Amino acid sequence: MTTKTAEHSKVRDGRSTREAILEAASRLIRVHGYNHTSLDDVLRESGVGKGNFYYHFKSKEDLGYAILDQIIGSFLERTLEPCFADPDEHALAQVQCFLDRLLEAQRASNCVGGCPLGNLAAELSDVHEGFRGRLTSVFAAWRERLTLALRSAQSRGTVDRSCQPEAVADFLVASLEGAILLTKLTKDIAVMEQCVAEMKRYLSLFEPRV
Amino acid sequence: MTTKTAEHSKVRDGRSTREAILEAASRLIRVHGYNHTSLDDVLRESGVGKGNFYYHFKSKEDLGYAILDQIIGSFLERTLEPCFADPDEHALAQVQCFLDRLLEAQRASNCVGGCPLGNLAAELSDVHEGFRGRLTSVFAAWRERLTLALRSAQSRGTVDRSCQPEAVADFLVASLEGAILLTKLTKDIAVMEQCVAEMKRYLSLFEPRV
DNA sequence: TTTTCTGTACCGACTGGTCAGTACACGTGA
DNA sequence: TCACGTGTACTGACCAGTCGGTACAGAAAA
Repeated sequence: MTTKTAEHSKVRDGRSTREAILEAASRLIRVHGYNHTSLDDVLRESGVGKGNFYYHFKSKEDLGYAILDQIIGSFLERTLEPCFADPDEHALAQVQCFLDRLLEAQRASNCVGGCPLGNLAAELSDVHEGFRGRLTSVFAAWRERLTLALRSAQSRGTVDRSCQPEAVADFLVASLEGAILLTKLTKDIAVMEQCVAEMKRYLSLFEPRV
Repeated sequence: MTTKTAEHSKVRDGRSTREAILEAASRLIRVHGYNHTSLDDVLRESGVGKGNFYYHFKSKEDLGYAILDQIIGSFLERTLEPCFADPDEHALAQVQCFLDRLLEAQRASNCVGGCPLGNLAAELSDVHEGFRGRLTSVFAAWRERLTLALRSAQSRGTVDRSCQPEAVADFLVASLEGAILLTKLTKDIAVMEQCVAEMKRYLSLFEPRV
């Protein structure tokens, strides 16, 4: 009874097989981790057969890289960059907008799943050089984006000279990752809220001195 | 007739079988995670047979709890408490001493392994309620210790009124966990150093106003 | 037009290996 | 004798990955 209305397969619920696999896998991996998510689970969730999976992906590792690339792309383009789009906005306001965005994301996820990038970093940094390399690059890009905003604000006098952009950026990234982790652990969004509030207080150190 | 504890068990390189298992397992789990560390690996590393393992532990989960208890005890008694032992020392100095201690631990571990508690929190928070409960307790105790120091300093006037001890404690714990994670990812101790330096700068916000 | 060929998309049984956990025998000391 | 420690062989579930084969579309050949 298979209707042939839709063009031959390649389409499954309106998206490609590859997309169905990626969607199911990234959802499962976010909760169970990379190693503890079995291919069979991904296949069951996505409704894709095993042969078909290996038609689209070389290996489980290949799938892992594809997911990582997808997460990275989405984070950089849809979460990080939009906050820094307007070059005339105050740098500290841009950073605060970004903090609020991540807080909102935690609220939306009901404190489940944590940060996909942080999770993979914790799980694989010491055991998979390939993943570690890619993860290092995203965090470097993230840090770079913050550093850039702070440095240019500094040259315009809207951020104090006492601010060392690289150190502040590192610290903000670390604090955010830690806050998301503690929020996932305690299942209490108040932890994230308090941490974001303290980050804003910390940032107030760098308002230009009068 | 007196006690039936591990004192009876044979001694293996100067320690009990149970201790040998715990030592090997916590070392492996720190790097490979709980789920991805196989019992056979632990047995091979500790030189203990399988029957013997199941004589001393009910299950792999039981071993996990034992390791967790050991990590927790060691952290609270040997890392956290010593920094806050002297009730007359300045609270901010106590916290700084603690930060330096964690920085030194990262240096000593060559940026490998990260924080055992943070790793387990990242891996298991969403999939194992038992582990999550115990991990939540340690982090609560850690936070509590910082809160206490700050609050009593506040009442003595050595920490500013603007400091909200719970929020500051949460933020410090989160920042430390994040800093350790990023250090493990980048394999660069400078990340940890910068983060600790920024934490100290943040703490300077709470020196009493003159 | 009809048939045949070819490449893409797909299926699920199977393989070799690993996992946590069990069964049981052996030795030793009280 | 008998309970405590211990070693080893085993069990069944599960894992990533392979394999033989099917379905079907469009192009080429008839």
